[in-house]
Amino acid sequence: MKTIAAQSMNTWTTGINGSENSTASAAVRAQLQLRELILSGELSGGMRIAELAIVDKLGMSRTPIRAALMRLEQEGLLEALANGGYAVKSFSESDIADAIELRGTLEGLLARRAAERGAPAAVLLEARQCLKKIDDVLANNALNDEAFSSYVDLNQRFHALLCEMADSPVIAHQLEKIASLPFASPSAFVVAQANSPRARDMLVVAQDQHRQVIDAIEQGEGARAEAIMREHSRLAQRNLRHSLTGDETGEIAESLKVIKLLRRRGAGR
Amino acid sequence: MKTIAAQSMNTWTTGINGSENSTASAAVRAQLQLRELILSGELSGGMRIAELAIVDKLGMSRTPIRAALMRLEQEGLLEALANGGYAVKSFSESDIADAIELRGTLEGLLARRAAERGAPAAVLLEARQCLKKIDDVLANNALNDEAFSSYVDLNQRFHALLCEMADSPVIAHQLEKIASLPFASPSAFVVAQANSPRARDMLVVAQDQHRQVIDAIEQGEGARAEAIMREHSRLAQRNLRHSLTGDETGEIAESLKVIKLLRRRGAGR
DNA sequence: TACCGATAATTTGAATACAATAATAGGGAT
DNA sequence: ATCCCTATTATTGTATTCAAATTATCGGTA
Repeated sequence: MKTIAAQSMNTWTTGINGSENSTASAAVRAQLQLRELILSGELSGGMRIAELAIVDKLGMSRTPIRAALMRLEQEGLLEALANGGYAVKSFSESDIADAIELRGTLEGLLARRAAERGAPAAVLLEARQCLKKIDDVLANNALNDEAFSSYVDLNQRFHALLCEMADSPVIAHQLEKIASLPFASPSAFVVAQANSPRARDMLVVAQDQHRQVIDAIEQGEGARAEAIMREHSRLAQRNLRHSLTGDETGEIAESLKVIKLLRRRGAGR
Repeated sequence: MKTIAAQSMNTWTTGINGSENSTASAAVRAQLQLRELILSGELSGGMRIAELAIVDKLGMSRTPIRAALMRLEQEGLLEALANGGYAVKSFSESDIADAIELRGTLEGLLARRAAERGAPAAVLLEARQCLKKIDDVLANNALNDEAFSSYVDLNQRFHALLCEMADSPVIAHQLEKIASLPFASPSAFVVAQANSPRARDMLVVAQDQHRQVIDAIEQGEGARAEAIMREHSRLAQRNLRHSLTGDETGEIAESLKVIKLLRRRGAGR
């Protein structure tokens, strides 16, 4: 009877390009387009956002734009200024690392609870099937773009299933909010490595961790499950550093939109 | 130069009664008053909130009320309904337990990081002074209401200092958001025990944990610091159960406004 | 030239008017 | 009597207008 609105779902993971949302409300469209503008770097870090400028750019009235700005602030992409208005937030490298560690910690908590309290057999089965599909994707020695794309989808799905196993709406909700930061998502830095020869190896390691955590959950080994998920997030950390140093590709992965959010010369901390 | 707006601060912990906020903006006043209405039970769980009804009740236009509703939804006190509008959220006992565990996990993460990377000496000193003040409050064998009130303040301060030690804006921000749920706050269930003869003992135990975690941080014992903070949150869990069963006071602590949010007969999970 | 003050312009916050959509009630037909 | 269709009502989403406050600019003075 009581259904939750679409507002709460992660809007930025759905679809590659946030175009043709002509059906959605103006406020949601504004949110998507603004996020796109931020992630594309058109609205760069520290920049103040004036509502009227956005009105011109997006062609709608201030009301839905104000709503979108408020949402993006809650999301963490904007910060509210003292005397009204917003500014695009920028993140230091350690901010991003912290966000990833945070996600790892929460996923660890979820995994431990799933292990301790037992996960529904149906969800475990689904997770096993998900793992199988990832195996299929990784079967080829050379992965093309579609393979990476499928991996991202399946990875996302696996992490969602993990959430479901713990059966804790409160924790799940918080995790969703954390993972809504574009660089904290489980597969944020997967694509960045698509050109690296060792890219597949990373995914193989990640997949092994996936398998082991399900195993731990089934065995009721809470501490192990938690440790695995924490370690799993370290993989994302490594991918992040890898993307930033660009030691293999020779250049920093500019393909990653997330990079635009990064505050270089991070004297911040 | 760039200062953060007051919007992001925890508005509900400031002051006992959210009255005389005549200086704040209408949106913030609406937020405070609405929260008060929810916590007082006047807007009870599951109830749908119509904007116009609130307009009548609070005597301001829909615009600031919409903003307040949006904020309260993000805060977790309301949920957005599918076809527009909001409903007051209600929480099962396990939801509350989860929120407390979540806070404990995050504070554990903070403590571990503080231990591993070292906390600023100045903050450690402040924490020690804070501990001393709590000792002073607990010096008397019988605690009056003011003593409890001071304890709550100092406790809040201690947890804030812990946050500062870890020096991670991202994690701190998320922790703030979690602790904004009225039952997830570090000292949410302290007051409930004020009438219990064993009330002081609880605080003595908590204070010992405070001392030990600072000790662990100073010694660089990350795992220990983390474990202590997790265990520290179990104390809140016990207080919660204690408040609900009312085994000593003979009745459930109705003084706790938080109780109004509770969904009795929680077939929810 | 640098600094201070006043005025103008820009910008956000709030209120209201308007439009579109969902809920409801009522009437008619089967 | 029940079910379905329609019309009305209520409620949210959007646009616009108004007010207040902050910022920028220009002029004057030390």
